[in-house]
Amino acid sequence: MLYADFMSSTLPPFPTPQEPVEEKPVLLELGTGTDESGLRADAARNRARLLDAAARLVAEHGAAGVTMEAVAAAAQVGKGTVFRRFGDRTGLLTALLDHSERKFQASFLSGPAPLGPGAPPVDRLRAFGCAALRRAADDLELQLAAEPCPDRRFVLPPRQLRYRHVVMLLRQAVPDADCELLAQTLMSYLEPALIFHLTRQCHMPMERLQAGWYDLVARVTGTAGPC
Amino acid sequence: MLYADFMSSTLPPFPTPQEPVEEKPVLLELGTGTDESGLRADAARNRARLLDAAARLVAEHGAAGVTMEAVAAAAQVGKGTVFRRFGDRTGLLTALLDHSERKFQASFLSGPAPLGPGAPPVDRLRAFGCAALRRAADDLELQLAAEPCPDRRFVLPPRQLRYRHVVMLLRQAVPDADCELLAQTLMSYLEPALIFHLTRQCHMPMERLQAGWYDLVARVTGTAGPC
DNA sequence: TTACGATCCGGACCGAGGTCCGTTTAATTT
DNA sequence: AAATTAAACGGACCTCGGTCCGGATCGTAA
Repeated sequence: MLYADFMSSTLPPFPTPQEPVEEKPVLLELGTGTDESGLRADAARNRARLLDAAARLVAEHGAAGVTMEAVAAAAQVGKGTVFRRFGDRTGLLTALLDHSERKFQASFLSGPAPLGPGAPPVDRLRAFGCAALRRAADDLELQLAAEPCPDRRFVLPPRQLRYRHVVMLLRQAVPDADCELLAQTLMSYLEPALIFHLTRQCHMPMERLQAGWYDLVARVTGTAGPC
Repeated sequence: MLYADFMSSTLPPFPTPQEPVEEKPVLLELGTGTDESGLRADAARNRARLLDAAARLVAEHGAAGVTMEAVAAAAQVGKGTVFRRFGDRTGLLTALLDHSERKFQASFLSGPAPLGPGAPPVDRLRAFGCAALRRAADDLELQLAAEPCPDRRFVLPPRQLRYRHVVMLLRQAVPDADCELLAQTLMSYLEPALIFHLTRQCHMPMERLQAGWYDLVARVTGTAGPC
């Protein structure tokens, strides 16, 4: 199934008021070039300036300082341009995370085992969680700020990609289970908001979260335990 | 540990600009009377009118129609009053859900088994999930609209109460596990945003979600399975 | 080089959440 | 009943996300 088919058959029609022009990919598409493909020269230039300005603002004032107007001003660009390019604030923040997300995607899609192909599914699952935890822990603030409203949270390409990956691994590990639901459960453990709560508000060390992931994978897949 | 102690030791200092006056409870406190206790007569009256107006707006225009100004106008009250009373939009929406939430709390704290005390922990856990799923399914829209920003999501009294309940049950069922983390995992399965995605966007029937909960509880507690 | 159409730009504009502070009012004390 | 004070009130005001559309700009074709 093509990506577009999958999305359009899954999503109800979203009435996007001022259709953003790109930012649909975020799905790993090796070899097709950068995000600026198909953009007019000035548009590509402005896009780069905007991302640059946004990153600068994050570095200086944190994610909260990333105001659409501030970004526009810092990039010496009109406000409307920001929205045309990225759709909304969430889109801009997501674009900032896009680079590292793609690296992560590449590593579990085609990187070295055990994260990538080659290892047994349970091992890959364990590795996946660790990598996801690490990724969530770095720039947690940005991830939180980029969290979309509830009704889009589960249908964004990066999430869908991760989800399908986990479903695939689960199908291999526990063929008779409801792998869709189990996958959602596992993914929830890696949710930035939860990581934030556990580490920043409950002061749990990352080692504990990681051990918790191993334990969870073991319980869900029926591995190990006093059997 | 007192509730206030728990919260203040858990939370970083939140700079609440215009301190809301109540809405701290939401924690079941049998016998202390309604929410209007300690409020000045006019304040209590306005609170009631506001909740009434808000409920009317929800019924007429959905949760999206609940504008702070609209509520204020419909209750014939100043806008500032709404914020003074409920803190923010989330607080108002939460207050709308408070009644049913308390009923739910009462049912698992002191209602009849297996949801209430008396049944084995795993049975209580199963019943808890079913009740929570049902509750999330009713007025899903309101629950989504009432979702707080990520850094408060896990520290609100209702959530904490549910969480501690699940932790307690887990400690009885699997004493040697990291019950805090397992509890968070189980709770994530009941998150309104996820329920919304699965039922409304993936069109799963509730029966499947319920079966998924039973299965999840079984796996997490090590119950059943081909042992 | 010119002409043309699609794309992009920019900033005025709007709505909604949230804040501030001078004024009013309910409870309490004398 | 008058005085006092803490609490509540209300709406002007601010910020920020998001929209709109007339005008500028780019790419292209003649």
